[in-house]
Amino acid sequence: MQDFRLKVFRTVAEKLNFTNAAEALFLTQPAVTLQIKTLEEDLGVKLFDRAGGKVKLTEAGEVLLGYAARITDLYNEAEIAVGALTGEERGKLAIGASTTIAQYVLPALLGEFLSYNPRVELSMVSANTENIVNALDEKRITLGLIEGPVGRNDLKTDRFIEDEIVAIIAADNQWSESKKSKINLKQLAEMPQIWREQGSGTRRVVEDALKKAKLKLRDFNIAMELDSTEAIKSAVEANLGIGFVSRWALSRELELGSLKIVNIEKLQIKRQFNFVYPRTPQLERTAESFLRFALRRRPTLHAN
Amino acid sequence: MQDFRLKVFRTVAEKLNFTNAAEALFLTQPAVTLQIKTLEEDLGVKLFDRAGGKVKLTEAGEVLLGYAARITDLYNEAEIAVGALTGEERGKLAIGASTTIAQYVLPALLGEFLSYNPRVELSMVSANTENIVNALDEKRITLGLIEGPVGRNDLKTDRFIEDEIVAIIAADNQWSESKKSKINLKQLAEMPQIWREQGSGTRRVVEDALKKAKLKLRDFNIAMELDSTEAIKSAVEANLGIGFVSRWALSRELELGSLKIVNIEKLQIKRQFNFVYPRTPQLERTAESFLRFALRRRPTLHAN
DNA sequence: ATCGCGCATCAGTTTTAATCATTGGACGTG
DNA sequence: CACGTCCAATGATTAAAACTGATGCGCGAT
Repeated sequence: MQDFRLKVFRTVAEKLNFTNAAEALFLTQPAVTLQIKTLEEDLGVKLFDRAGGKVKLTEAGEVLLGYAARITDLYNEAEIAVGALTGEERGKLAIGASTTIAQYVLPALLGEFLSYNPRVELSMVSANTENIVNALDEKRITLGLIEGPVGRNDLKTDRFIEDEIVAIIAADNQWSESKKSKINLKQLAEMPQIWREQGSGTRRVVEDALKKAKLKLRDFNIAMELDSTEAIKSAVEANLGIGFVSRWALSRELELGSLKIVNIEKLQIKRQFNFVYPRTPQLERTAESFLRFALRRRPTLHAN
Repeated sequence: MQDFRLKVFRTVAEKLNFTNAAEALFLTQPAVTLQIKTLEEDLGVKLFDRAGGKVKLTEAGEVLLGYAARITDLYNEAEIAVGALTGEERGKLAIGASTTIAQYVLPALLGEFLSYNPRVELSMVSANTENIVNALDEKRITLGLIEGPVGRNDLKTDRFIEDEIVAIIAADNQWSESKKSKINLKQLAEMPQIWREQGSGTRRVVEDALKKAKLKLRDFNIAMELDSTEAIKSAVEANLGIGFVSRWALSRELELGSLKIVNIEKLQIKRQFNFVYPRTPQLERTAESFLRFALRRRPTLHAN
């Protein structure tokens, strides 16, 4: 529950770039332009100064931003306060999730949910999209959390969070030293690669993105194929090459400074995690309750 | 600038009646039902208890209402804060308004506007709709304020406030004594009438409403025809009959207790006051500034 | 000068939200 | 106990708003 126009405004104010804001909001740039325009017309004031190729907040924009933040806070508080009235849940909750989420996102979230609803018995399995959908069909789980959409309209999907697959190198690697840790595609291809195994979701997304950037996969020097994200991180830390892992898997290492993200020109590998569940009959109380909770909390990736 | 769904919610919470809320919002009842339904679905909680022919707030509804009020306040504060940045206006502002508004609504509003923008030279003329439109065409005024719509699409209209024409009698009239000051149409027709003159907007609206209620105008005993609202009020105070005047014209008398509103079964005479101005070219700065100010303040009729 | 980046604009389509007409349940009345 | 009344819910249809995709256009950089 939120005022969408204010959310758009806040996003643009944060990014100071209409196109990027549009991306973050899963909209096109014209849609954002339009939203801001109507807001400006309603208020009778320009909120952004678009002169000289740079977007910046006007004075009125600054003022509104302050209020927008407070309003958003109130909305969230209201949601939580109203949600808190819904009595504590009890029962079983079985979730199926894809590997990355199951390992790096769900544990904390489930823990928090459990602290509010201690009577819930929960179980989680990790599997790929296909298996999760099967498990839903067979009612072994009541809620799935997968990568990308699922092409069946008897299943409903709710967008959850975004993921980005990034390239990482050891902090003491030669490339880390260079002033700007941005390399181009050719340089990337020359480095020894440490990838997930064929068939994993992450591997597929990486390959797709490289193909889309017109690179030939056979030109890559794949030094190691490993079947877990943790193994890849360890290998990269040992300076054995460059690896591709989910941004969600990196919080500890980035804080510690043992790994470094390498930006690659013209290459951005994003994917979307979605909840899936049967459209009918109604979702089970416990599952619905968790779904709401998760969508409310919606963890966010923090900056580098 | 406001979250419409919250406004709908607040209105229903206040009226505790979907149909009345719809009326107040210029919507149909199904539209209100739908808005509340989506809000309830988003929050996962019922906000109203519709059991037993009565609508009442649920606990969750109560909680949300508190937040909704605070959120609305913030929205208004934001609007004012942002508006305050738009530098003080100077220049001329010529407004044409229909009689009721010119006498009872505009003076206070213009006064307040002037206190914020002391350099504005303002003038007001009162006239009927036709003359106001003419004055706009001839640029003798830049902004009009009339009853009802105007059928010309080179003019833009913004809904301003609602008016109700009510029947009034002296506080010491026999009917005032009766426990419930509600009479039916037949009783109304039997009383001596004190009306505005033929050709006035108020007279027309009253006649239309009575016709719509299937009453023959010739059956009415029109004791006096007077050409001003103040004259009508005086005549009614002198207990000469029952009068019809705008609700806006009554604030002092109701507070004083010299006049009383009589509710008439199956009869409600409402009308809408609208701003009108040329669609192009752009409205003058001063006029636009006042228009925004007025729409923001939008005076409201208080209860009996 | 020309290219590239990024916001604005426009036509066309999809999605959303309103209306109109009707139904159905709860209550009060003869 | 039917019968009328009041009011919210529902379904079909229409109107309006929002979004997309393609394109334009200004500005800064090469």
